[in-house]
Amino acid sequence: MNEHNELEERLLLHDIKPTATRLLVFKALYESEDAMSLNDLEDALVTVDKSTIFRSLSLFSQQHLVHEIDDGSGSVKYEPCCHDHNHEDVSDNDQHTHFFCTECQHTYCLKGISAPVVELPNGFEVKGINYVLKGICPSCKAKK
Amino acid sequence: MNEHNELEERLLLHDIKPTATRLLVFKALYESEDAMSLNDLEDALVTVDKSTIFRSLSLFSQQHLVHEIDDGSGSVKYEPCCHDHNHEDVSDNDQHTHFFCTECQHTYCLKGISAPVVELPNGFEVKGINYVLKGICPSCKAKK
DNA sequence: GTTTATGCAAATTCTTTGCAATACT
DNA sequence: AGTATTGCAAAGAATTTGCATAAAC
Repeated sequence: MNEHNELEERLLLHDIKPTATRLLVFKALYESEDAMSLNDLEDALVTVDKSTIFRSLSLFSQQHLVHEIDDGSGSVKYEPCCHDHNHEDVSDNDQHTHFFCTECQHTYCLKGISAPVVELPNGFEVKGINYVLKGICPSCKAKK
Repeated sequence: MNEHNELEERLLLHDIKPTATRLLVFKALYESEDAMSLNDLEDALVTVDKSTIFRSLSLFSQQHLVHEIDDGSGSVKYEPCCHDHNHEDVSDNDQHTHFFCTECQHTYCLKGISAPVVELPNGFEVKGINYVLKGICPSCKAKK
């Protein structure tokens, strides 16, 4: 299966009609090493309008094809979910640790390190985790 | 020591001149059960201008008197730090778990549950944690 | 032909800054 | 007098929506 079909398949699995534009948006996210903001995507996809990207991302997020990360940078970032099912169980180890460098404003996806889940009091139903460590990244530390 | 003096003392410990306005802002945060956004504080303190609240919060944050929480609600929330020293070491157990209810948009501070810290690769220097679990709170769950 | 998706423009919301006036030392 | 703080206004940035056109089914 070529890449295009693979991406299309992912969208279909999440009940999203794979339009050309949506595939472009998802492809950009999928091929990016890091999570991307709406602005990042707008810069990467000059042919697609920002509102369309926004609506695609909202749909993806709602269908659990991507998840949102609040890294404290002031803009939400998006990243493909790792699994191929569209329920919202947090136990699927989908969410990993992120590191936001306060110097260079770069958000690192530490895909090997899954986000920890703490025990909550009864009655809280957890559906997602936002786990972001902030500080200085190795690269910025070396410059000082 | 009465409460006013106690609050004043906290500001002084963090090298912040305790003006009347700053004490009002910190008092509101201090007495609130939950973290508050700039808008929450503006509503609570009708006599104080939003920009002044903002500048107070920025100063508090910089001096580690309060910390910021990105709960994914779209606006940053603020909460007093638990300790009385102004360095930025994450190991002081200052940061606790937060829970954001996607139904009622309320952010719960789970003060008894400290935010977990994962091991990072060498070179990453962690100075803060943002750990927010998202889902449905007990109250909203009961309503369904 | 009806529904769905997209682009353009503009509205909203949240955050931040410039500057003049006020208060403090 | 000189510095620091505050309020008012407005700018900037990120997100979201209304509506007309275009595409898909």
